[in-house]
Amino acid sequence: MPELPEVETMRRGILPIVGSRVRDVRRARCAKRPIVVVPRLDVFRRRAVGHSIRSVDRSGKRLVVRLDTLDAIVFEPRMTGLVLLAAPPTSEHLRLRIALSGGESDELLFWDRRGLGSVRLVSPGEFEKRYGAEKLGPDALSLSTGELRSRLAPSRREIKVALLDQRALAGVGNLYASEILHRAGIHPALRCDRLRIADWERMLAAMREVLEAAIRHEGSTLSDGTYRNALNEAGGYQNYHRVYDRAGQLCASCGKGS
DNA sequence: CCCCAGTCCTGCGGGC
DNA sequence: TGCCCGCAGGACTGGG
Repeated sequence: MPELPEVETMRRGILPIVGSRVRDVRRARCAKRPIVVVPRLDVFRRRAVGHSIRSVDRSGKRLVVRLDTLDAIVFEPRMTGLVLLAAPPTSEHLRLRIALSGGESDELLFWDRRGLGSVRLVSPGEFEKRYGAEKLGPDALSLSTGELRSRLAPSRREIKVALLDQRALAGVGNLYASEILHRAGIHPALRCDRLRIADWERMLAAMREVLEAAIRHEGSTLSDGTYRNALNEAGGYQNYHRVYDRAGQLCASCGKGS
């Protein structure tokens, strides 16, 4: 479930690790089934240990920790993954520990209840191949109306489905697609090629507003409570949802029940 | 190009 | 009370 605002919140939360050095990388003993870690841990360790962290970036829904070697550690949270500097929600689903030295935090953790996420150490060439412009569209926060329209408008797909296509634009998932379309007043089942220019303009404005507000409130922690920031604190944007995870509640627009 | 079904996985809640 | 099953939906794969 972590989408752009949640991953951006994680990114900001772990910024203090910039300048630290990777001391060790190991799987957590508690995890029942291992998550995907590529390359094999001994190779991963050999390439990362002793190197310092140059930057922490976000690429769509992935968190990218770049090393001074230009290799990058890419965290992919998928549905339930968290990148943490503090103690995780449970020790049971802790998956990977990256020990650090030379900064305020001595450990970066990857926790994932469902275990669908992954952690990869990639060279610049591999990064381009896996996460480059061929695989990932422009970031949803830096997209222009013209770009959005030229990428989606020719399609016959439903607009909601198209917004989830990471090759068209990066960072939007099911939750924020629903909120964005509701705010823009566009029916999710409307075909892309039926939208008018004014619709694309309203949609882009709604996208910015929703994503920026969600970042301000540090993401959405749904009723299942899974999502937390880097310090294991819940987000607040769920209180501002107008449609997602609100079944059975009063309408946020008109105050009526369903 | 686009679409769909299946895959991974855990926890939760509905139904009986 | 307990068990089964469907669902959650992100990324990916294979087939139409």
